[in-house]
Amino acid sequence: MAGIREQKKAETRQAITVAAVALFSTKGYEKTSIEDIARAAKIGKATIYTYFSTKDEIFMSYCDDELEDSFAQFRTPQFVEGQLIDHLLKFFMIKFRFVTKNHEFGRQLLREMVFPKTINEKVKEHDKRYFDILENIFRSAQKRGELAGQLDMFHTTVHFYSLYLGALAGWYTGYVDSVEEVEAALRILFSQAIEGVGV
Amino acid sequence: MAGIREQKKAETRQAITVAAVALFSTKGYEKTSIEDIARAAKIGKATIYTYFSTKDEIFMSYCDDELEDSFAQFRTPQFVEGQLIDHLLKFFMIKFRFVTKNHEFGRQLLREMVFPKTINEKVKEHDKRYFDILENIFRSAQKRGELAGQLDMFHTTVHFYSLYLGALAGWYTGYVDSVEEVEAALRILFSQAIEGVGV
DNA sequence: AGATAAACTCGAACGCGTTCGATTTTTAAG
DNA sequence: CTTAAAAATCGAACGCGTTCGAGTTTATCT
Repeated sequence: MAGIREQKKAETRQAITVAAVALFSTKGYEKTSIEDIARAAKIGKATIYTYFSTKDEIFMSYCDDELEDSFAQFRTPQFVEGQLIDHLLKFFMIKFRFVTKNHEFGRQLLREMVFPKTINEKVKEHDKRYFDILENIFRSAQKRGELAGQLDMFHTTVHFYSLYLGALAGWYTGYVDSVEEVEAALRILFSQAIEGVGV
Repeated sequence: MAGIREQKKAETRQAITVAAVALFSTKGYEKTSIEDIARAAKIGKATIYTYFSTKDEIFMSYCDDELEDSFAQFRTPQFVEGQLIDHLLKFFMIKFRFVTKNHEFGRQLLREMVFPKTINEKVKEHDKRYFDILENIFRSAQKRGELAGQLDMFHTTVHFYSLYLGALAGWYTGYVDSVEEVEAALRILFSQAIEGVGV
């Protein structure tokens, strides 16, 4: 007889998530109230707190869904063409376009992922997946002889990821306001990283 | 006769700021309520909204004070000694130590400065001041022959600033948890930027 | 000085995220 | 099938940021 509760629980959780995704996508995070979600999920307002402990947590669950979609774009192995810098730009611009597709969504997500309230394993795991993809890009560049054979892989991924962060910061602080500018800036920064700014 | 109102207004604004600084410093941002601030400033709760339109705005005013202090550390011209990388580390580690002095304060401030709700001239201005200091560091490195004479100064500052952002992200996401590790990581990243990761 | 407009003040009320507590449903043991 | 513990539900209430609106103070004009 074990399972009646678990099944219901899974269903209710799903109902909340579905309702939240729909509402966040149409009305946005801030304008969606917990009551809205509860109504759409056909449960009481307080019941939501059996499943999620804060509104932020519901948002992060929503993000998981969205981010999963964004990973799908990298699942098919990228046809290797062009130089390292082209691969990197392709990779980061997909990420960039995705996360800034909706201004508010991206801002909220980035705040939570870059400066989270508490250290969050889910965020780390997510980053790790992206770092793995990056590492593959670097390895294929090594094979082509564009990068040294011995390379501090970790710090190299961190390096380019940081430049990407800088581009996002530029976007959200209003230094750049078109996707083309972002790509142009990233191209310069990446080329600096590859060639070095020293003499 | 002009001035009675303006004078009072300035006094009240000052009283709010003073009260807020004291409370934020001791209780922290989230645990300080608008009512707390109003009580300490001896005005009504709603009156605060004549002077600031959100609680965030009061926080930013608090930050201005704090940041002004942090600039003071750079006002005395740094005695030029060591290589470019040493200067950069010195500069960014001061910033880092300052902003992470209080975990919550730093997180809140960075969220607002890197991913602000709306484009914010004050943030831009503040960044500009730091960029100017950075530019001086680069110029003196040029004079010493560590950097090429023609250099995309803007993107170079953005580059190192991005690496600094990456270090902050690593701190707040829990990748690194000691100041020493941060400094070591930054040293590696900076050296990559100067020498390049390409062959 | 008096009148009118503009700005300031603040208690009351609102909206919303979150918690409480009483009630109901499910589980597990005898 | 009882029965007692555990978990889930949800309306009511709380805390806090923000807004309203009515009353008060200051500035401007004649």
